[in-house]
Amino acid sequence: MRSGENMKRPTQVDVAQLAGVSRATVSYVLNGQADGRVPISEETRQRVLKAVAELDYVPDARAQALRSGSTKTIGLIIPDIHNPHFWEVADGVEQEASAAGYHILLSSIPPGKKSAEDIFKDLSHRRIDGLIMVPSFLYRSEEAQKTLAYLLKRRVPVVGIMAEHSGANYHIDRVISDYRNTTFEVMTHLLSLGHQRIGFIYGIDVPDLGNDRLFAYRESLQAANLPLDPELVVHCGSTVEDSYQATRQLLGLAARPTALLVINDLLAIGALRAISDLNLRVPHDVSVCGYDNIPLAKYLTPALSTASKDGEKMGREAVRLLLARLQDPDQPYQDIRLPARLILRESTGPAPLS
Amino acid sequence: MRSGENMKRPTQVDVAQLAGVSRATVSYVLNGQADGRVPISEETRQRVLKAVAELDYVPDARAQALRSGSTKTIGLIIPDIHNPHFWEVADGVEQEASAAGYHILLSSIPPGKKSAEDIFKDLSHRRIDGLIMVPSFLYRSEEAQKTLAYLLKRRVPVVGIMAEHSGANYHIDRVISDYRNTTFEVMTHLLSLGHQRIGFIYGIDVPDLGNDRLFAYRESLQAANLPLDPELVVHCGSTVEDSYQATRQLLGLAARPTALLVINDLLAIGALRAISDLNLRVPHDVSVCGYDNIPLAKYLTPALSTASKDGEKMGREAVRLLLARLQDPDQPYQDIRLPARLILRESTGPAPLS
DNA sequence: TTGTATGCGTTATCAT
DNA sequence: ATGATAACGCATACAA
Repeated sequence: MRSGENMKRPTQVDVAQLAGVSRATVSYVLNGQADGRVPISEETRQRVLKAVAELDYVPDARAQALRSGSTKTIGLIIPDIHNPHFWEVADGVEQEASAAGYHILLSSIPPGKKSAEDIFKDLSHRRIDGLIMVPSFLYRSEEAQKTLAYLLKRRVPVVGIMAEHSGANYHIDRVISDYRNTTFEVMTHLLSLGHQRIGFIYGIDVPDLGNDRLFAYRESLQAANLPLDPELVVHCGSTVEDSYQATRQLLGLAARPTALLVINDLLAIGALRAISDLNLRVPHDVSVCGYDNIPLAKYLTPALSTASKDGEKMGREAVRLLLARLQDPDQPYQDIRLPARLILRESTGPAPLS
Repeated sequence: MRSGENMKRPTQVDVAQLAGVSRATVSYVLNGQADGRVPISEETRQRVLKAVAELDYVPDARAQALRSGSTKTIGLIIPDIHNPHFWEVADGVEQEASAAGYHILLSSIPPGKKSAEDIFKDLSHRRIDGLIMVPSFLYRSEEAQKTLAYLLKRRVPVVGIMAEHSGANYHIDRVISDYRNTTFEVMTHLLSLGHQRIGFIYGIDVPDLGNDRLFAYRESLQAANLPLDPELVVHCGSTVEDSYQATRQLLGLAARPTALLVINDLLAIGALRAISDLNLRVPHDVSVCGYDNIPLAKYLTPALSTASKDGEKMGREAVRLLLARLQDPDQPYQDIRLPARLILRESTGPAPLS
């Protein structure tokens, strides 16, 4: 341990030699396998531990994984690293996984960058033990579907975190949560306040991903016998600037909406700014409601009404499902449903019309 | 390739057999090593490739890494995953690294959670080829310093992304950038506008990490012959709520400040809200300036003045330094300095006093 | 141009 | 209670 210019990393052999035992003994001591069947004298045990400390020996995960067959690693794929909602999911996944001794390999699918296929290939290359994904990107990409099928064929356990009615029904475990109900709630609230023209800023890269919200929005209007004016739904990209521009466009309509649903809180911030730049006030002239309840939402001025999923819990549940399947690959596939809830704040305060 | 109930993953051997060649040939074809010294007939080459596709063969990264000695993986440690500024750094690192065929292992040091030592141990365990870190957490933790020393002893290349005067001077390559100059600039601006009492919300978990800003703030006041009122510097935690409370406290002073520097944009949002809740207006009653230029800053109402580092570029430069050292471990250590710039927006608009 | 042999650091199955 | 020894899947020097 003194000095160490260009010291080669110590291996089990070095430890064994220093401790005066065999490699197997070192392995037994380190893996606590001893208690089960192969007993090790306490004195030997201490000698080994001392040698480990002496050499700063750290086992090589590559060799362990190669030999044991398990990398103790879980892949996690999220659609957009810039959306705080997905950090929460990632946080939950990380906590639960590391509690069980697993590591996380996080990938996001940025709009233009790495393709989903590349990511799958890479995860396959690294021999992850299992995969958790928010599979929004699967809707469009045949390549991705193929590569996913490949993982499934190799019996890599996969857990999806997704909305209820998200089309494709793979044989995977799922954590299900969407904003359908909260959308009905907020629409009911707005309609009861007297809003007649309610806009929708639909800024999302994978079109179908917001259908839970969009469909509920439409159904609410129909149920209230209000017209479905296509002008009121503006599709745009997923950046704040996109929603800023979309909102300016929407509020430029001859008959401008008096309330706005925005696909997520991040984009709602752009909407708020656009409204302000048009010299309109929230909620006096236009009410606004977002989705996700990002931590910032309550600190905005005005505070943003929104809907909230418990992202962390979604992540934790996903890991739980994965670990269960890792233990018993043949158990029946499970769905876990998690509710979302509406949080009304200043931005949908007392309505402009009533 | 048809079906595949519980199919064992194909190995090089399977590919070799299907293609009717030896394992070495498969390896040569896949690694393109052929061109250099060992030529392979085009026909053989095609047979191998066909077999690979047929079997959906994906090489095992664990075995490759074990054999080759390189994991093609770079560790990246950032202090706080919730601060958008560090995503930008991570983005830059990711881009440049993946262009060079390297993967990223991202860890953040969350306040209470994983210790720095655990993270170092883990990275050591996984045998990363190199490490890039924003080493704020090193200031306090002796454990972390020890483990870092361990990596250095093992000759794992380390690149630090840090402020100029950040104490410890390891033998590592560094990307250096701080907010010292921009702080002088904004202070000059505010003082010239007539501000006399300028507050500082210092919300940061590792106290020294904001010294670039705090010291420049103090020096500016001294240079202007203004008193250094300790009441005007409020230390608090690193959450938005913390800065919200800290700002309320600061503005509750008998002689309240007319301008506020906030340690980063995230916390500036809490400050803006606190000001608004006290029925004061920005910038009419209180001017506010943050740091980092998060993408949201310009969409806030009022738009937030801030300072900006090019986080992405910092990340890219860090990777460049790392790759250079990977190629030649003995070259002299380098520092790369990157400037920050001040961005004035509405929140420091025309001053209240002049 | 291709095949053979060896070792990377582990874990696990045997005999001692 | 411990010490050899055989895989794990791959890369590569060397022989054919």
